[in-house]
Amino acid sequence: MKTVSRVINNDPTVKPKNLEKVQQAIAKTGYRRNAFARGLRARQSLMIGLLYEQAEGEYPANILAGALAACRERGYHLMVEVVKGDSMLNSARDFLLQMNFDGVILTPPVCDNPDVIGFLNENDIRYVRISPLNSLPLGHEIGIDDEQAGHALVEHLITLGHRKIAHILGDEGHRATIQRLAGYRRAHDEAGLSFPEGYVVGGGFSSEAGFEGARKLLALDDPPTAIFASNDECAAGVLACAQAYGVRVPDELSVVGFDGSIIADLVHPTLTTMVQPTQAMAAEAVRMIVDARESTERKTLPIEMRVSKSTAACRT
Amino acid sequence: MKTVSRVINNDPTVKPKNLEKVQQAIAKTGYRRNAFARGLRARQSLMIGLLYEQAEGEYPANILAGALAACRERGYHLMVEVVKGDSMLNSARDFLLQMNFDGVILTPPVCDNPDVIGFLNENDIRYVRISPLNSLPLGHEIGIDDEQAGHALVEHLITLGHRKIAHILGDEGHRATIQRLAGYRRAHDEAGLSFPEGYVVGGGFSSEAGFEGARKLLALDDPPTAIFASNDECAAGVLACAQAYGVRVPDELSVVGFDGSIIADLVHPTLTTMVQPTQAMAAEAVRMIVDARESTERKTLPIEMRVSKSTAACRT
DNA sequence: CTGAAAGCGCTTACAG
DNA sequence: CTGAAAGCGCTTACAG
Repeated sequence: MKTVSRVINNDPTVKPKNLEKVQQAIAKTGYRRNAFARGLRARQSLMIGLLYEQAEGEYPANILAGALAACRERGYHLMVEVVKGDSMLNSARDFLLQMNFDGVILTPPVCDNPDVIGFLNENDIRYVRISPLNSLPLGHEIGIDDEQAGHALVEHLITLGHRKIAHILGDEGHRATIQRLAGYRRAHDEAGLSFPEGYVVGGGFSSEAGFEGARKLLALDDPPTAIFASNDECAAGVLACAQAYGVRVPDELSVVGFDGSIIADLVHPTLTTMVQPTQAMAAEAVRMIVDARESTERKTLPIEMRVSKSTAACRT
Repeated sequence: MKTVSRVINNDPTVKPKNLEKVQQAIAKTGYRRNAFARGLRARQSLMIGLLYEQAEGEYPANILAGALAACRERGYHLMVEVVKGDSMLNSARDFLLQMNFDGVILTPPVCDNPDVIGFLNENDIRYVRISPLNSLPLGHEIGIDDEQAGHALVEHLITLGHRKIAHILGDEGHRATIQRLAGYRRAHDEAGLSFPEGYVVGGGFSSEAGFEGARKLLALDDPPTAIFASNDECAAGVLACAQAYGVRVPDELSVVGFDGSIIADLVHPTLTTMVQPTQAMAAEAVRMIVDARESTERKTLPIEMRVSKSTAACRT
């Protein structure tokens, strides 16, 4: 009785009686459809590929967790692969041609590799780019509004009475770096505030960059009363520097981070930060692949500020 | 010419001339073997399953990274799945029966679920348990020697002149918790030192537990000069507590963590810690699955102490 | 509404 | 050393 296939695939044209009989037999024998046979014959593989350049760290882990949860709900499976080296494409090609994924999720910086994108377009493989540097005409994209986020953080500091707010930039060339700075600028403009050139210092997304940036800022003749760090790690470096130089946070200096990472709650004082919905982004990517109606979809996910103990009213 | 299969599979009985011809054709057309067809027909699937209960966090991310790197070297692919709920087995069964993995990697606490282990044994699926609570007669196991690690950390503190060393325990019921305590005890015994009952406090693997534990310890009539925290997060909580109570680290209090996690370098002062070879453990698990000669293999990986700024010579 | 046949792209014995 | 056939376990049209 090869009606079994129909039952498994929820074919509505099966007599209720037979349906029940088959379902019972399945339950009894513990039968599970072989994914390889199905993947070979059917159009859909029920598999999604997740491409990283680097799998270590909190960000990739959250992407993974979000994607896994979303796959689970839909009966999809997730295969992860690291692509790197001088040619990301060579590294990815094997993976992509061997499995016929229903779609792949590209995390930064893989999502910005033109070779990989071109290959996916040519081979008509569906993909979602997470937090890409630039928007492209084809393919799905998911991100947050970094400009708005930067604006909100600085606005929070202004509301607390701060007038001397500095910014430590993120890694060069990142869209997030440029946009967060733009938000910083707009918040100043809207409040009718200006800031000296020396208040925006180069840095990066690391605690070392934060330490070094804070060192420069605190050594200024007219030091800031608040620092908007590029991200939470950077902010942790700012805290370490403040402590090393005897500057009390938040009494003498307010600090804000970005990302809402675990470390924001582990440092002392705990950081005010902008929570990125990393897991939600990955879940949304899965949804786009599975449900995709259009061939190109862009989505900006909402962010949320988490106010904690590293920011306080300005006392000077 | 169906010699192609032989070429791909490195069959030595192929004429060099034909071999070359086929290889060139492959290079030219960009042909890749279909993984589903292969998986369906062949004994090996070239796929390894990785089972988590939770995918968020640094530990799972490191497991993933280590496993991916090892898979990559061997042409294997990794499929990740979250199993949870009241019955882990129900959650895992689908996954395990649908794909015929060459083996699965079980992370804590999945590796300690008797139902899952029993199922794997029954269905003759190869598996490796990472840092299991207890050793079992069947299956592969990988871990570290927590007793030795705890011993080494406490010995380090004793060498620095500390005589009043406290310990904040990890989560209850964990083998690591029990063994690290045993190491703490042995180091005291060997040095001819004793410690009051109040020096070993309940806690857990969280920064909250560290804060709370430190609060109790610092409030003692005869407070310790050094604290061995259950792990780095716990140690971060200890640092936060010390700072809150105005106890300077390491001048007045030395603190050691465990794990060698990122946060050890983000807190201030940076933590002396015991580096767990998490990625190496996962890589070793892949190796065991792929190369496995025996059906049961146990391996204990070496650990390494990383001395940093949270420990100093005792000044009292 | 259900069954029998063909075929997805490989590998595995078996002939030659 | 190489080719032709069978079959892995499904799904997809096509008959009935």
